[in-house]
Amino acid sequence: MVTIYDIATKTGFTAPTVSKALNGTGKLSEATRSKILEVAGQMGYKPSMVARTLTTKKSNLIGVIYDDTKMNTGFDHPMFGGVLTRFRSQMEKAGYDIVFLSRTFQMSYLNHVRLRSVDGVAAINPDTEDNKCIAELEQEHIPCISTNDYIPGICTVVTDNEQAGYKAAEYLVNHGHRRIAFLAGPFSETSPAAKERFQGFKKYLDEQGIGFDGHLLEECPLWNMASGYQGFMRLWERTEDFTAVFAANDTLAFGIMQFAEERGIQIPQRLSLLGFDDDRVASFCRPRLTTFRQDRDTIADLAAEILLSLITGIPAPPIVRVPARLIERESVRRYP
Amino acid sequence: MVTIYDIATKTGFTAPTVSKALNGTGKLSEATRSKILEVAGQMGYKPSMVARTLTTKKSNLIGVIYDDTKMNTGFDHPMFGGVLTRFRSQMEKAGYDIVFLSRTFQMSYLNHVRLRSVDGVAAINPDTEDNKCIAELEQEHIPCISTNDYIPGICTVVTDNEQAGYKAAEYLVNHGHRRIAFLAGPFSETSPAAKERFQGFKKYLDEQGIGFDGHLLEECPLWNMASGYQGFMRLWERTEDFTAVFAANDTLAFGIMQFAEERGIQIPQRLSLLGFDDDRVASFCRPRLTTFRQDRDTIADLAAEILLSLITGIPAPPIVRVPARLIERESVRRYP
DNA sequence: CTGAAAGCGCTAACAT
DNA sequence: ATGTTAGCGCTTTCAG
Repeated sequence: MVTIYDIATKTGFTAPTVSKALNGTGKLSEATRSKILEVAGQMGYKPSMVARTLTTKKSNLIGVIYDDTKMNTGFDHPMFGGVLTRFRSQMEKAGYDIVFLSRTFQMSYLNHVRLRSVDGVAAINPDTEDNKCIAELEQEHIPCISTNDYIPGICTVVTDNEQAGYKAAEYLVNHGHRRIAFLAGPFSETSPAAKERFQGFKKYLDEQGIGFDGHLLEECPLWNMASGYQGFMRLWERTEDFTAVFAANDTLAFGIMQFAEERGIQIPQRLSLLGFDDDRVASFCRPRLTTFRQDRDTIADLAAEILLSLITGIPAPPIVRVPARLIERESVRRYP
Repeated sequence: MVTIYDIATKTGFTAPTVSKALNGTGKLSEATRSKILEVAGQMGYKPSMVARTLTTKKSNLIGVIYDDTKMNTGFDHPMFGGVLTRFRSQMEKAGYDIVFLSRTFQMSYLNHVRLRSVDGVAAINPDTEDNKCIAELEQEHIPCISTNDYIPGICTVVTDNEQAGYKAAEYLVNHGHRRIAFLAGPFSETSPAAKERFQGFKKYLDEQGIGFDGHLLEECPLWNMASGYQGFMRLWERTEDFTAVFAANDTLAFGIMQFAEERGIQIPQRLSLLGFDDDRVASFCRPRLTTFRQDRDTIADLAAEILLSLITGIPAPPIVRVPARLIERESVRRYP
């Protein structure tokens, strides 16, 4: 491995001078600078971030928390996989590398952050139980952002779920539906997607004087298809008195579709279905699923931008909301 | 930040002694060891990997090359997203962290590896053009493995594509098909999935005396749906004289399905379709797609295991093949 | 069993 | 404009 000392002895200058030439810092004559650069080049010098980090306390490393144990879909997740892809690319443009944070060996995220001297942390898709460990980071003044969960003191960049829920109800009502069920994911304070989507949904119904019948709400304990299937079964066996159902995400909606197919419930003739996420599957299933697309790129861009600001000491707003977009396909019927 | 020196002064021992106690190395009396550990605990000591790496030259960091510009699906990739998920988890169990390697700022992978003092590299889903940059790593004796592309000198853990192609032909022939088309992805020496699947496919046909009519082969320049759509259109407009088509992956198969739907070609009544990858979509599209599932977990497990061996100096075989499994669904018709 | 000395590669602060 | 000195936090080697 060739170090700045090797360059120093070869050029006759000293290590700090070489360092300055390489980094473009300090004042050096053009002659020495170019000479050092040239020799560095031909010796195949590569800087060591490790050594630099040890002295500067800056690693240019971003820790990413991504632990999808909820859906068991790993990186192949319609929403978070997309956010991560874009977030990574933005951070790399800014000169940062991504390292995954984990909690193996009873290690906390904070330990991991310290171990690797990480400059900032992005919680892309944390486990619900991770939230305390993430809050701990904030308390230790590690720059953090979240792209899903609400964590005290940490800026969250997230879809405007309430607005989307509102628009969902509006869309269904405009299509002539009045009795609309809501199949929720787990209601959680920290991961409030399901709850907020429901609140916006109910809000519109209330505003219109239609109201929401509590019997038409069913909560699924997990965000997966089996949970959607079973949740909808409970709902359907309790009451069939509705013409449409808004599923809190597409995966739950696929569970509904499976149930509907088995029971011979026609979608959208008998039952209209509205999803959330624009999973890749949504445009392939039959009928094609009408759904909301979360703006993954914008969420990732904002998360990256804010995290970068936090690292330079600029404070962040507690929450940034990004609108979702309705993707109309074939699963909602229009009544005259 | 609390360092071993802080612990040293507090306990009255010296830094090396503290180091030994913390790491369990060297010989220390039980008394001093437990005292040091206790103080370290109550002071909230966290080791610095950066400092340790500087002296030991071991970072416990694995560089991952993942640059899906071919399918533009990022981490949400049916095959590679799954491999990465599992690979990460295996490496973490072994005490390694994952950092993504990139080539921004004209930086080569080698530069990046040196910059971060990475212990080993896994090319999960490289760009085709990356291969030279990866070969360079091998030449510099950086432990490397690949889970897709063949790179000179680097161990590749990959699906046994030829065997799968062979089984595909066998399956279709056993279902009464004789005129079978092959819709290929890009034929490439370094990323040989398409080619090997075709070779195995043709091999079975030849062995059975059925043979393969060259007119029934069409190559798609990209692994995406639009490319599959167009490739199949070229094929279909040249000849309709076949009852089944084997698509080199599911994404191409979805392009075929779209074309078939637009032209009113019934699948599987008029045209049987066999895919590859078991994309999540495959079980949701209509008809459900019969396809091969690559064994993502096994590939990731072997890749992790071999990379770990390489790091400890144990040489690796040039190639490890993992069988794929046929998933029977509804897209292949049986003829009497 | 424990300590002293040295070094990993780099940069910051100060001196010349 | 360049050099000197020192230190980041840890481990290794060798001495005691």
